Amino acid sequence: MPELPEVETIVRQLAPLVAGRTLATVEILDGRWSAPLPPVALAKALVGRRVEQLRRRGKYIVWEFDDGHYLVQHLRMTAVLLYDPVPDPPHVRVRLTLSGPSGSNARRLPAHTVVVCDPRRFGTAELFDSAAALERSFAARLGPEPFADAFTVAYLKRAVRARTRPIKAALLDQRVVAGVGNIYADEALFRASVHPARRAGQLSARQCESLHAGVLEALQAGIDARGASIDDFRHVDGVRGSFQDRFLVHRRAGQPCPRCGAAVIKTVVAGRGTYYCPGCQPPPRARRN
DNA sequence: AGGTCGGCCTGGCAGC
DNA sequence: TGCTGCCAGGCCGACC
Repeated sequence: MPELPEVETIVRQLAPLVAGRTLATVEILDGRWSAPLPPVALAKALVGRRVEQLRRRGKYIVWEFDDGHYLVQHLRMTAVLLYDPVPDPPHVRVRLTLSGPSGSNARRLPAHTVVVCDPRRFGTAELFDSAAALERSFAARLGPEPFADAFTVAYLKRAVRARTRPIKAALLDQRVVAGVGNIYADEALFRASVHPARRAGQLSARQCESLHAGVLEALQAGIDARGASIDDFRHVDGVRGSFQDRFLVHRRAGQPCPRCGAAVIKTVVAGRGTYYCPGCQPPPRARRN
């Protein structure tokens, strides 16, 4: 499940490998990837374009091209981006070949390949023809970047104010803060000692501060560990991330809480598998059952 | 309008 | 052993 740290890891690795290179061929083998745009239309728009830069916004990968077009890619659940994979991996949905920097000796430089592998075919891509169109789209669906100045404690308090849904549902809402998914929501709530099912609007000022810090700490720990590879996620060279070995509560049902030793509980909140420590994250109301 | 839920999709695994 | 069926979940659209 690529979330902000996983996408950040991919972009940091891939950006220097593709920046300045030109898309020589674009093969879109799965029509769902570019839908509703037909694969041939997207391929035609991309071939011959030089990659200006690769960057991340939330969980999206943004390919910026020399003609002012932008390809916005989302890995969803299971997609990975591999650079020059050997041998050819399974579930290839898209294959891009990149030639050297445009110039007199471009042909002498070896071509490289970037492939999108996606067993479940949830991954998507969308083409934008201007920076303004791209920003409009992001503004409609994404809140602030967690590490940007706009994501403050005051902002978080305002974003959850008077909301009745569980705080975990709010963290998973990309319009509240961009890039947090199921893993990092659990880890952030544990760090903040906040129960995932607590109503968002019922958090105290102190808890909002802790949660703000918890989100940043969990995401930074994930980036430092180069992402979590529970099953599908891989680096662009096929190597696994290591954050799955450092989870504090996520996917640790029955194992001891690293802080108090109580057994971690698995439950469902906002329709998602959710892990928390009953000792450190007391439920909203004292319940006896 | 805020909140919840089902659909998308398939590999992997529990259970019979 | 082999088969069935269910779960995982980011995001979006349908619905209440």
